[in-house]
Formats: sequence, structure tokens, C-alpha cells
Amino acid sequence: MRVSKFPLNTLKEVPSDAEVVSHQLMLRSGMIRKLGAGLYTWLPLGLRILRKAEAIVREEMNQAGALEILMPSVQPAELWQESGRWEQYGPELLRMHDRHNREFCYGPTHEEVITDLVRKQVRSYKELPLNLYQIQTKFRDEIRPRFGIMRSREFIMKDAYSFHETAACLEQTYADMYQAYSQIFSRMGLKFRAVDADTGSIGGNASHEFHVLADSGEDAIAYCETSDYAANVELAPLLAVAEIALSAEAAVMTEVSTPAAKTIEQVSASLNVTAADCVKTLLVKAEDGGLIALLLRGDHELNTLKAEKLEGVLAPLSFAEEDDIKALIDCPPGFIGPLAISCPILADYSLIQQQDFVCGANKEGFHLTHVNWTRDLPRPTFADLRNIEIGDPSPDGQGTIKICRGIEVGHIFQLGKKYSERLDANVLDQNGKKTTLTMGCYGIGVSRVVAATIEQNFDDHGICWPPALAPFQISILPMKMEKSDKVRSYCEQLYNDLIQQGVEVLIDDRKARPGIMFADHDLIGIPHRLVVSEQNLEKGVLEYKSRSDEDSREIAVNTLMDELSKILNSN
RNA sequence: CGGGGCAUAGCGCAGCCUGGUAGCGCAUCUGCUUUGGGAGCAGAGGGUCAGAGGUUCGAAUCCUCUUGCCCCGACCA
Repeated sequence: MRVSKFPLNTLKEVPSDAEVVSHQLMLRSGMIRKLGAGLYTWLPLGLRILRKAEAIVREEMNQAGALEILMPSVQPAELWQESGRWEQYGPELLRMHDRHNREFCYGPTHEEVITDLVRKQVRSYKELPLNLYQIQTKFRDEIRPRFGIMRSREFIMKDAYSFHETAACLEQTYADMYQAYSQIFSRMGLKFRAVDADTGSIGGNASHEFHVLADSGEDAIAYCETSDYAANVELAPLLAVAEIALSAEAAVMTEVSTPAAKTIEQVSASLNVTAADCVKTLLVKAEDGGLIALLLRGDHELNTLKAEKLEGVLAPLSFAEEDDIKALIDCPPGFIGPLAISCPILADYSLIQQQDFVCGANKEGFHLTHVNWTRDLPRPTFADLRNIEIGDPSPDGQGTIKICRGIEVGHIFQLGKKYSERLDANVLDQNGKKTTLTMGCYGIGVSRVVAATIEQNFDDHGICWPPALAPFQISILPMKMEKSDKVRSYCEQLYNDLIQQGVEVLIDDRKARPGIMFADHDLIGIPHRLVVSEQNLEKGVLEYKSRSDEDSREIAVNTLMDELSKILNSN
């Protein structure tokens, strides 16, 4: 391609509403332009990249045995009413009427349509398993679209849905999709992790999110460096530890006056201990209308997701009102402790080995020091109550936890029978009996992958595309071409030769100064660059630089093709 | 949806407080000089100041309403 026929439309200044790097660079490089909130046009440059991502997804899905289809983006309301989601989905579903005043929505996802297709089309267990996918435009009327393509309202998604007679069969396809997803993101050259996800209200056995790792990611991920373990920070469980015996010389429990100390910081400061030496007591509402005390180490944070799943705790989690506390114990918040309290107590696992700790005395203005389990109060029930932290043991027992940030680009899910039951999708089994289909679904935010790739691959000069997604593999930058026939004819020849070999090459045939060329090609992130100048040609060399290297090197003209094929094939 | 903010040329902004009929930088076009990291000089084009209403002799500027967009919260590929 020639720059003269493929306008770059680059911007030196960043539009003021672009917050994140990918959004800024996509606008500056001329990949996209905004039409409205969460609505973007893909310009020629951006579309090349999007198409590359799609092609990789398509190839790997086909490879894994999925079949491509294309469903309408506009869907009749009846199907959504049948599944119950017309009411459930809420305002994120863009609804509309046609000229006959029939109700429709713009598809945010396609479980209903695909289930309808399959229930009408598939009659026999012999046609299963079946895995169908599409790459298509979705619309979700997000409350707050932001970060450009990263969270837009209209976006490109690959969504696949599989149908099975048995759960075992679903598990097999699920495993195949897990593999295919890993293959897709590896081929794209991305650093990513498959993360255990909450199966939530939908149920089912397993769900994994695929996250591209980037500092700007919205999700915190706890992962283990020495194993495959990875999970959302809120979901990563902590394991119980063994009890340890109290040492004989432990000091006697003492009541101390702490009139001004209500928070953990104040308490630890006034008693000259660390926050980790303190135990904090949180009172939350119980299902039976009473209260439950939750004990945490002073430096830990309560994980509400975990807490509200515990037996007896009211969900959604709500803290005790002042009146409730008064009814339970005559003590203001700030001095509450687990001794002689008449409600059930749940303590975090990290407190199993806690000794000699500080806690509230249940008496205004006083705390207790040198408190120990068994000796001073009975051991409470222990449970997993807090967020996992850096350095905690990995739940799979294989090492310690680190935390990084990620951008969710894919999600695979064992759906089970949720939709097939609602929509009555079944087949006849071997015995001629009706069996409800078991389903899985598998999504990739293809347009989001493009943005996430930038979040992971950029520098001060612009985007650094992994070769698999780069809009072009190599740039030819001729220096002073209009003054030098030698440069011109050499570049033209080289350009044609590379095209012959099927290399995606971009020649900058503008009458532009070198600085403009360098800046533009760096900004749009072409992985390889050849600079051709008259002086170098006379020496029989030209200059090569990889986008990711600091410095360039010379390549002799007569070995150029060999060198280039080495460089391009090493990707 | 709640809280905050913005709307002036393709992009980034000034002008508004204190009304007098719109300006700067980048980009675009022309010419000359430049030519290895977003050049210099000279010139040109481009704005119904988001829209509607009001106040006024006169409104980008003051008032009212409307619309669009952005940021902070819960959701998601």
C-alpha cells in the first residue's frame, strides 16, 4: 500500500475527551473517529487491524470445530419475553418498535436467537454436539460508555454457543474452547491469563474470564507465578491454617484506657502496636433479624462477596444500625470486641494463629491487650472473610499470590439448561425420549481486544503492534525521493518485490520530510522499518529498525531479501 | 440514574467576569527556502460561537429552557 493512496490522518494533539492510552492512540493514529457517545467509525487503518483480529478468531474457532453463522442484530421481543430477559435485562437493552408497532431490541447477546434456531432445527442427539458462532455487531446501552473502543455501546463480538446432550459433552467442548481461546490470544502476541470467574446466579460448573494484562486494566487479578492459578481478587479464596499452641509466657490480658482511640490506626498508634496486632469487630445484620460479629485482622479488608455467602449473614450485606448495636451491647462503635458478646461470631482464617492481640473491651473508652483464644475467650468459628493480598499462599497450594491488572476480553461459560429449559429446546435421545439441551457460551470482545492490545503495547512514540495484528508488516521510508531517481527506483523495485512475496508493505511516497515519516510510522505502530537514502544506497546498504528496538542497523542491499525473510518469519 | 463539568474553524484552546459583531497554535491550500525525528518565511481558505427563546440600540459574552458530550459511582465482551 502507498501512503498517497491510504491517508494516515494522524493527529499531533489528543482530543481532550480521550482518557486512556488506547483511546488516545487510536484517535491520534487515525484508526477510529467518534460519532456519538460509545459509537465509533473504524477508518481504513483501524479496520485493517480489526479484521486481522477477526481472522485469527475465525481460524481458531473453525479449527476447534465451531461453525460460523450470522444472526440478525435486530431481535423480536417475543423471544426475550419467553426467556424472561425482556423484563430482567433493564435499560441496557435498546428497545424499539417497527412500523406495525411490534417490539424489537438491538441484540446485546444472542442466547435467545440461537436457542430458537437450534430448537427448530435440531431434532436428534445424533446432530450433537453442535457449536455455532458469529462475529457481529452488538449493542449494549451502557450507562456510561467510556475509554473509547474499550467500553463502547456498539462493538464487535465473537459469540459462540454450544449444544449438548450431556454435561460431560459440554465439559469437553468447554475445554476445547478454553484451548482455542488460549491459542487465539497467544497468536495475537498478547500477555494474558485465564481467570476463574464467578458463575454467579446463572449457575453451572465453570466459567473463565480471559484477561489481557495491562496496568490500566479495570480488574484486579490475583495470580500465582509458579502455577496456572488466577482469579479475580474478590473471588480468590483463602485457605484455613493450622492452630498453634499458646506459648507459656504469654502476658496476661489487660484492660487499658483508650479514650480517644476509635479506629484501628488510632488504637495501634496509642498502644504502640501494629494494625496487624489488632482485631477489628464488625457487626452486620443476620438473616434471622439479629446481628453477627465478623472479626478481621486490623490491616485486612472485609470482602463483602465472601461475607454475604456465609451461613446466617444477610445478603446483600448490611452493617448494623446504631440501635441494633445498642440493643445487643451497651457500647458505642469503636470499642466493640468479641469477648462476652451475645451474638454469633465469625472470624477470618488469618486470625486462627493470632496471639496476644488487641481488641475492643465492649466498654466505652477501653480496649483489651494480650488477648488470646481459648485462655480468654472461646475459639470462634473461622471462615474466609477477606480479600486475598500479595504474598498470601495460592489457593492451589503451589506458591504465593501476586496481583496484577487485567482487561477482560473473553469469557467462557457452562450455561447448563437455563435457556434451553425456558425456550423448551430439546432433542430425542437414543431411547426416543425428549432431553433438554445443555448449553455453553463463549464470547470474545473483538474490538476490545484491539484496544487492549494497545494498552499492553505502546511507548512514547505510539503503538507497537504485535506482528499478528499490525496493519502492515513493514514500512519503506524513502529519503528525498523526489530529488533522487536512484532512491525512487530502488524503493519502487523493493516495494514491488515485497508485494510479490506477499509481504504487507507500506511505502511512504508522500513528499514529506523525514521527521514526519518517522513520527507517523512509529505512531501507527508498524513493526519493521526500512529507510532508504541516496548516501546509503551508494554504500550498498539500507537501514533497518524494529519498532521495539532503540537503534537501527544497516543491511547490505544484496542480502536484504534473505535478512527480511528471517526477520519477518521470526515473528 | 445520582453528583460535578464542558459546548467558540478538522484538532487543541483564548475571548465571556466588565455586552460593541471572533482570535491563537496545529492541521488544510499556494509559492519560495529547507530536508535523518512532527521545519522557516509569505500568503489563502475555513466559524449562524450547540439549539431555541428572552433582556438590550447592540449578545459568543447576561437570563431561561432544550440538546449533545465528558468526568466520578453500580454493570459488562
